[in-house]
Amino acid sequence: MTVPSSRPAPSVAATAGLRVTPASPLFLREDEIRRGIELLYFGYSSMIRGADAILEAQGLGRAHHRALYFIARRPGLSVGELIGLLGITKQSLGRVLTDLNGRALVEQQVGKVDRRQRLLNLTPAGAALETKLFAELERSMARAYGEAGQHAVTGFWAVLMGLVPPDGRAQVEALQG
Amino acid sequence: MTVPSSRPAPSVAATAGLRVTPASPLFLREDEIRRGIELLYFGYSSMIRGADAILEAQGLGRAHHRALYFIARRPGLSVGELIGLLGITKQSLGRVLTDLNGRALVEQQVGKVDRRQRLLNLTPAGAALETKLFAELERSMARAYGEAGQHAVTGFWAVLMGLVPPDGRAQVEALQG
DNA sequence: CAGATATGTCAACATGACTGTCCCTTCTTC
DNA sequence: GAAGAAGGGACAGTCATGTTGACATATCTG
Repeated sequence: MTVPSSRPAPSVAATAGLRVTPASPLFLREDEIRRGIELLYFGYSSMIRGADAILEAQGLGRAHHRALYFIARRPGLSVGELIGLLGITKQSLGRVLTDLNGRALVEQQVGKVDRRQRLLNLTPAGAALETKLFAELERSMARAYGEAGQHAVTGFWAVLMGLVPPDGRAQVEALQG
Repeated sequence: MTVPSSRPAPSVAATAGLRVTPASPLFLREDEIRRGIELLYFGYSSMIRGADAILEAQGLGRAHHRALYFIARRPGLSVGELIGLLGITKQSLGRVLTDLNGRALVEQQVGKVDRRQRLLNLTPAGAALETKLFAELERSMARAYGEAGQHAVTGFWAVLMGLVPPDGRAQVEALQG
């Protein structure tokens, strides 16, 4: 049932080189579910590990990276919105933001429409650091995209979006475009 | 450039419903890289969150889950092999294995070919718990597979394998089949 | 036999999450 | 305008899980 990866089924040949065993028609069997779980675990781990050296050199951790990433992605977002994206408590985020503020990587300004809000933006130094960190993730992701090909990328997105519960998908989409 | 998800491009229609914006020919642009990063983050988080309630009811954490998962996947693997899969130190794993041993979820037996090794297996209770935990992951992954379709799953695997550095791919493959 | 390897253990420490509580400011509603 | 809700900050304590470093024991290999 398992097709050796050295002889991929022609029917599922993609745009670029496809080195993985294609999903079988019985792709909901336990083995193929476990394959997805494992690849997701190792793929995710591999991607984020790339930025660890840069973070360590700055004395920061992955929690700081996640905050920097989303502030770069959505400049001017509020503290509450960032809490929602990260799925952590305000106390946990508070420590991270205190660090980033103290290092002048992030700055906060009072919201114009709602003065209770603190809108988050990167300073030039913060933007420079985020650019370096992003370059590491990009290197990993671009290689994977390039090896797998355009059609594979669409499938990659589709399955991942399917993993997100329906009531959380709008938030993910809103981040983009 | 962005095709509304309500009207997917026919050229990339997959086996089943495809609700995501397909990757464009310029799929290495920053926006499409960031889309992958974000979907990987939210997809991974969503999948593993499903088992948290079961774990909490047992007084266990995600570290215990990962150990149970791999022992279930490769019964009789050695401590050193498990350390390699998890990418943690023996001290970190030691605490986890002590817990799992104390709760009679895992048992260790001396290796037959190499008596220095401690080969890990689940007890019946451990296997029952792992089955419950796996069912949660499976529920999430099977839904995502089903919504995205067989071809998307192949692409999902291909991109994730591409994220793993080449020298780590054999280990991932060895886990399967 | 000597050295390498597999594993276990103790101790100290760092990160990043959590709960709970109290506070201040600002917006919304009656 | 007063009352309550909401956004945010801060302090304290705890927990889960990772890290280094050091040392011990048993076993394998040359």
